[in-house]
Amino acid sequence: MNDRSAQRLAMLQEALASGGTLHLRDAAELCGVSEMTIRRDLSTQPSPISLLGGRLVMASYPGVTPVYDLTEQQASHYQVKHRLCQRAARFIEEGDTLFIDCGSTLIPLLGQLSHFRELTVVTYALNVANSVAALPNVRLVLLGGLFHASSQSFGSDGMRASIERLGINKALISAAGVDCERGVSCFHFHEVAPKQAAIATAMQRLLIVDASKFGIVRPAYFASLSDFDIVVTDDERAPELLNRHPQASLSVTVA
Amino acid sequence: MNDRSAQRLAMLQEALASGGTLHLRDAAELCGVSEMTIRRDLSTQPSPISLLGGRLVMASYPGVTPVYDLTEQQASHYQVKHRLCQRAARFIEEGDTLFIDCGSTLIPLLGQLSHFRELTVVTYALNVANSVAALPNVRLVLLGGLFHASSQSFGSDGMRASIERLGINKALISAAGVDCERGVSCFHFHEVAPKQAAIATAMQRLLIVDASKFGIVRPAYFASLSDFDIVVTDDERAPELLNRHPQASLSVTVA
DNA sequence: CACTGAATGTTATAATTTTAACATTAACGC
DNA sequence: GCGTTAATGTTAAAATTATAACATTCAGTG
Repeated sequence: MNDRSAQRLAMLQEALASGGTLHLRDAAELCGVSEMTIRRDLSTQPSPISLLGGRLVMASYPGVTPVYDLTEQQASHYQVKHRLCQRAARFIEEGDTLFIDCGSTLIPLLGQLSHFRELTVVTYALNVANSVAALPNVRLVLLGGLFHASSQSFGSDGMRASIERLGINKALISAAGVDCERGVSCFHFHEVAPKQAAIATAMQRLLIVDASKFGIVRPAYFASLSDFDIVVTDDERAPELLNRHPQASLSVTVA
Repeated sequence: MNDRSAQRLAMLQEALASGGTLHLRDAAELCGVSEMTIRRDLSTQPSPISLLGGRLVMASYPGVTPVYDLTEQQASHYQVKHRLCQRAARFIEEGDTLFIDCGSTLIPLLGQLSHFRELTVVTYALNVANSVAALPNVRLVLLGGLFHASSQSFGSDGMRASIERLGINKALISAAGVDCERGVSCFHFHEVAPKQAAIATAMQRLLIVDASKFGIVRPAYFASLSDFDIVVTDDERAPELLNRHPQASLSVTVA
């Protein structure tokens, strides 16, 4: 019935998507309205969020809801990733087959996938799978294997081959380190094969990283900057930083 | 510090394991103590359960916590499955590689796996994977593929071969229908391959079903009763019912 | 069998959350 | 610009939940 109300709920839903609870107080402040308004949003509109003793909790099954209060810092950190993902979502088109990387960066993107009629998501991350499993309009393909708790993702020998067999359209890749000369890297070696395979088969390759990763090199190298078509990030100076050795094909988008 | 307290928490944890919230009132009643005692349990002992506005919520990451109140019926239904799983757990030994089937029957078993030093769990179900991912002492192997929301599980062409390649020790299988003559069946056809493969490779095959499944036949047949070594169920009359055509090898355990 | 101390229960009080009623503001058509 | 209505804000009262202090029960011990 109300547009703003729906917007606020979407906002809160994204804040909660990666888990945790949000106090009514903070939710109201985050949205810039009174507590009463949030209450009314929840009771008027159908929503997977529910209010337990003054705290907002997500009710997505099998959505993830660890129970701790979201700190203000976390909520703001989420805002950066949210902006990044909102920008990245513009590159998604109806019917796409997306490869979605592990990590926390791309989690806010998943909520936005419900705006499409039909999509396919390929991933090797448990937390991504959980968020996508709740979306009825998205086909989910999870690449299994041995679970690595550190990155909430799976690894297996056959993964490279499995990925190359799938018709992946767009690869959305995140990273723990990005450096012009020394390339793009992550923490865990088992992530290298799936990332590389996705980059190899996808028709469009997006790198989504917040600016804090620039100039950093992590143990596991997996690609050069020139392997990507698009970089989505949040620093004004990113275009200059990344195009120091200008590569004709790399387009930098600042969210 | 207190034995009973820890026991109560374990009980509540299992009740919450498959999601939902439990009102302090009901938790107290379930444990047969006062609300104050549950409060004290939560504040004294370290536990993944937390109290939000009078309701108990589980805080296992990436444990599943859909937010709705557990009805009394659900809580009691859980009690049957809990008993079944407690009985089934006695067949598990240190170092085992377990195949764990999809469905809700075996979920209460997963909490009990923390009592072992080292185990490996193989599964093709998302909800099982979520519960196991939280256990630091259990190696998790998830068989991926296309996600089927109806059973919260994955299916793929290669699954049969993947399972047969793993050194599975014990297969814990659940079912939607069990009939002496017409065999053991489930709802979804994509579950047939993994179940059969697990039965084929495992050294010990357990069928865990509550008695309400007896005499029922579901669309997808996957095994005969004689394919199992052990049946764990909750009906006194199970031994007679199931051994009407006595099979030398089938041992029936009533929980 | 009384003593002791831990565990649990009970009660009253304090704090918080929820609800409802009414006031205010903002948006929109005329 | 004015009137109308929906949306939001404010306040006070009601309901619920949390805390603290004290009472009771129970198990184990000398």
